Amino acid sequence: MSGVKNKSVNSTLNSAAKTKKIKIGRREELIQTAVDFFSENGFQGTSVRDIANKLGVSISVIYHYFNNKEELWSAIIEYSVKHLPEKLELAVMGGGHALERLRRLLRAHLTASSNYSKETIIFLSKQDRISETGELASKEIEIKVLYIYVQILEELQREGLVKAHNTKILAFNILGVINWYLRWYRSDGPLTADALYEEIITFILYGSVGVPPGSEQISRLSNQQNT
Amino acid sequence: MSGVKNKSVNSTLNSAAKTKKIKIGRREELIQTAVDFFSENGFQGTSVRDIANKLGVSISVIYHYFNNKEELWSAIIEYSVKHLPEKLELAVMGGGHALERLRRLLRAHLTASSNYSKETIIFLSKQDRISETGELASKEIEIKVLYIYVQILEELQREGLVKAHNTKILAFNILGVINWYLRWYRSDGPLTADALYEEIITFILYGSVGVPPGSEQISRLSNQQNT
DNA sequence: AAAAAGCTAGAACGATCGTTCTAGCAATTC
DNA sequence: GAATTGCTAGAACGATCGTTCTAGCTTTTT
Repeated sequence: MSGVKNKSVNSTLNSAAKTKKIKIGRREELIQTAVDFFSENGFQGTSVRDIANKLGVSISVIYHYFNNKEELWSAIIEYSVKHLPEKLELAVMGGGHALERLRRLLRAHLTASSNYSKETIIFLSKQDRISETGELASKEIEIKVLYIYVQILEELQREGLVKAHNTKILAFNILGVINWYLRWYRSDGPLTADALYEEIITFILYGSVGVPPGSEQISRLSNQQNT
Repeated sequence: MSGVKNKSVNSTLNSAAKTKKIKIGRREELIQTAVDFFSENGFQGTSVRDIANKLGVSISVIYHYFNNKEELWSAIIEYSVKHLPEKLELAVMGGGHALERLRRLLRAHLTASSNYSKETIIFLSKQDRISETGELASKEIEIKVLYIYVQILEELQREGLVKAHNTKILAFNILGVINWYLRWYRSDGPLTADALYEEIITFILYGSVGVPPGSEQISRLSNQQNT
């Protein structure tokens, strides 16, 4: 921890500082470091000193950009998971058969989670939500996402394609699969992201509608216009 | 927090203490309280004082039964999740077609997780594992469970019943569904546990083998003795 | 009844936590 | 060039953390 102390002699600092003062966004730097720590050790398992030390700066820097530790958490959710519902709604909104739209939804969800994997892990860590504000905001996002799935599933149910009785349970099951893969997937593995997505989507589609969802069959369903 | 202070006048304490000293296992009492706190606020979000205060005792009591906070965690895992692999192995070991054994496995897993829901939630909270010992023990359990699923899935794959290419991914997907339901299921809801299990198992079986797994079809498969 | 063992309260320990404050440096504005 | 603003270091705050220790109480053993 107390490694090479910066003696901060004014004259020597100038030369070194000048090269270092590229300022590629201290705020973003702080957030990114916080993401690494929060996702690895949890919000409660991370101290503001951990983040400051990692960047080799004083804790004052953190409190200059954020009012408190929790604002750091909020800032992370803000640019990442916050906009997940809109993205998912956009994915299901387009045309096509409901099965096709569900497939698009799943792919969009997997992509979004993958793009913000660490942030999503932080978001999903229920035990780390302290404040009432953060808790409410999180719940709202979760409910929105759940509702998007329930909606499309009920549409499929009306067409008789969903055998399950309870679409809400079905939606939870789907969310389980999608959210769980962040825990075990390592991008440095032999599997391409796309192959993985297909495997997961196939599992979910089989589990939801119980038929091999080939695109041919979907288009056939679309054309025959159900009564 | 500092409510009615126990003045601990010796004479008055005797009469009150005598009725209270039923001693229904302080250790178990501590563990159960720890389970409540750990599952709700996380290991790091729970202080030993929280547990002691909840029971209205001194923190010395905790340190009399446990050497440190983490031993409390270990004790929880010990009686609950620790024996999960054995239970699951027992479930798949019996006779019957592989599909039937998978179904038994799923039911056993759901039952075990449900019986120790809070403990399982604690176990699944990755960010709370601090010590190297606990981390290794947890990993071992996880791997064992995963392997049990991979084994039965590969058996099904050899029979051509599993369409998925990667049984490991498939196993992870299944684990996602099973572990996720602890997050949203509330036993005080309108759903019976048994109906819920069937819904989840159906989803997984559809997702795994893609056919409605009625018991009639399974027995037919068993009888015709595959080449 | 005496001795040993089990259990508990309460104070105290150093360490670390989130947060605040002051003061000085660097960059920008005027 | 002076004044203002933006940024940072470092010390310090009270609170709380996990843990230890002492001493006294209760129960069991002898």
